[in-house]
Amino acid sequence: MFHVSRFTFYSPIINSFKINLNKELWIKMNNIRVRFAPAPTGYLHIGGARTALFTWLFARKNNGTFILRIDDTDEARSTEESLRGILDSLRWLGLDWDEGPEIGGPHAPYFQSERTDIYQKHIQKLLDSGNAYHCYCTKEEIDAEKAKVGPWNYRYNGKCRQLTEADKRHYEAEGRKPTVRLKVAGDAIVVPDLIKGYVEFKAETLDDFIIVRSNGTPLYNFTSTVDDSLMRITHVIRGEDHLTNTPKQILIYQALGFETPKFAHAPTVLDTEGRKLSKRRHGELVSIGFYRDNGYLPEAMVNFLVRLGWSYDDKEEMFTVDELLEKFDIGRVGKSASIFDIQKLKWLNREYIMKRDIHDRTNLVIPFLRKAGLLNDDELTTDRRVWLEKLVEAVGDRMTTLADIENSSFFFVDEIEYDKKAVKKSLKRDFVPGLLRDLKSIFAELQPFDENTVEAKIREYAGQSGLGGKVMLPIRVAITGKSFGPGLFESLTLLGRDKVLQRIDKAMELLRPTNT
RNA sequence: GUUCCUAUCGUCUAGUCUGGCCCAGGACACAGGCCUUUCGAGCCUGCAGCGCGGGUUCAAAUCCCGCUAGGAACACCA
Repeated sequence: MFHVSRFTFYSPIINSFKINLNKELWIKMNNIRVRFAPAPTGYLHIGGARTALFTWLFARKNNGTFILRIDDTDEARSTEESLRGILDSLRWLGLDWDEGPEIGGPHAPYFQSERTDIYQKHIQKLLDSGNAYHCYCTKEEIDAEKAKVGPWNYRYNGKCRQLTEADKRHYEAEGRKPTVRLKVAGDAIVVPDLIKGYVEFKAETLDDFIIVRSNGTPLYNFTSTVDDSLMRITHVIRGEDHLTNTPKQILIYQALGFETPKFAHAPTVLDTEGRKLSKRRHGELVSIGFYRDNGYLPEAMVNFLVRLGWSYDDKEEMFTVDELLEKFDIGRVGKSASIFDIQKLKWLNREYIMKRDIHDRTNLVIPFLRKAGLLNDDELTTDRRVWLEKLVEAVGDRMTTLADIENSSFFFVDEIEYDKKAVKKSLKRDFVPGLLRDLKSIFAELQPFDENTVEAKIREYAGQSGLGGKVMLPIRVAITGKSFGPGLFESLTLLGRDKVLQRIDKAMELLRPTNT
């Protein structure tokens, strides 16, 4: 059996000996609490959804608590609509939260915009303990410094660390509004990470960074740290882009006297060109809602997302949520970025569509038929429903997405369009006009017009006429307009005698010499 | 620039910690074939990968060193 859990860590900075630690110890705790903390500035995208899924699975698998927190400190960009979209997408994926919006919880409020007094209190605490200080340097002064040494080489020199009361009064009198900076000290910071192992950062690369703006509002690194502590988060699971942020946050935990949680930084999700998935570049193609609206099943999406970076072994790759609850292990999430390739999603989606029974599948397909204008509400009589189920059954596995039901539009409409290629290839043949003529009279008389009788009759005709299997494709094209689709005999009976006769007429019309 | 992360088929990945069972396994995609009344289905076959260079070892995808390439962060964004 496989074990990722043992990690050897060799730190040249802290110590010159090896530390062995069993990752399993990191998750063997009683009250596991994890959170997903989106900013409501857009829809839930593929990468965020995967992080949420990993987090949720980690919680559920370990009997923990899954918290949803809304990081909406950026008032300008946060919208109510985004929030709703994100919650809907999470629900659609089946990721339910134990604490958070709409349900509250013991650590409410779960919106950062409503927690300002809490942040205020903790800033004061840092100021009082001397772990943070007011900095009166203006943005302009700092920018000037940066310009001198180059933006990349600049590090704040701690100039305001030792300000006297008189200095402060002087600056205040000038009308300067101070920022708050954290006093950074120490040699090295080690991030314990369930996915990456131990990651060590040199503290000397950090300067006294700002935790509160001059307008008094706290910054992300600070709010997120305070909330994660107060909400008793034991494992911070998030995207890899936050990894280099983590040492700063660890410094804040320490300054505040809070225990630092364990971390798990999930690798980035890239597009097929190897670029990071972004709203700007990819638009709705990276939003979860897009896939819901285009006929993907949540179980397919979940399966797809979880396999982006995580694997169970070398053979199994289809997992129901129940199986994931048993098999998911965050330690088996890979370290390298993965590429979002829709082919696999499509394959999974088809597999999962086929797993639904006909009744279910019919229900799933109905909204797409309505959207395509193929079905009206008042049309859904019992008879029609029975017919629909037969149709869905006949379509079978010919759907990659639920929206593919639209390929069967010829069953619904009165006037079909003929596919040019199909007509050319299958209808414009010498024997077809005669075939259609014969068929017309056969079908007109046939009793009953059901699958067995139709099939028997066609086969009989195929044999007698000497045409054999050649008759099949022309019939198909004549009555559906296409060269592919559900079984021919099913299609004929699903269509019904009237429509079939009507379309044979239409096809014959099409084949008149004047029309060629 | 500095710090940090990463590197197995086109893609998702197994294998790496515990070297030999791996001249690297599976899946998706792709190509070909078969079957079938059509088909995007099914069955079969094929294609294709350990980034590079050193070292250690009887033996390296696996351990060590170096390089290269990609990514992230370095904000009074989150």
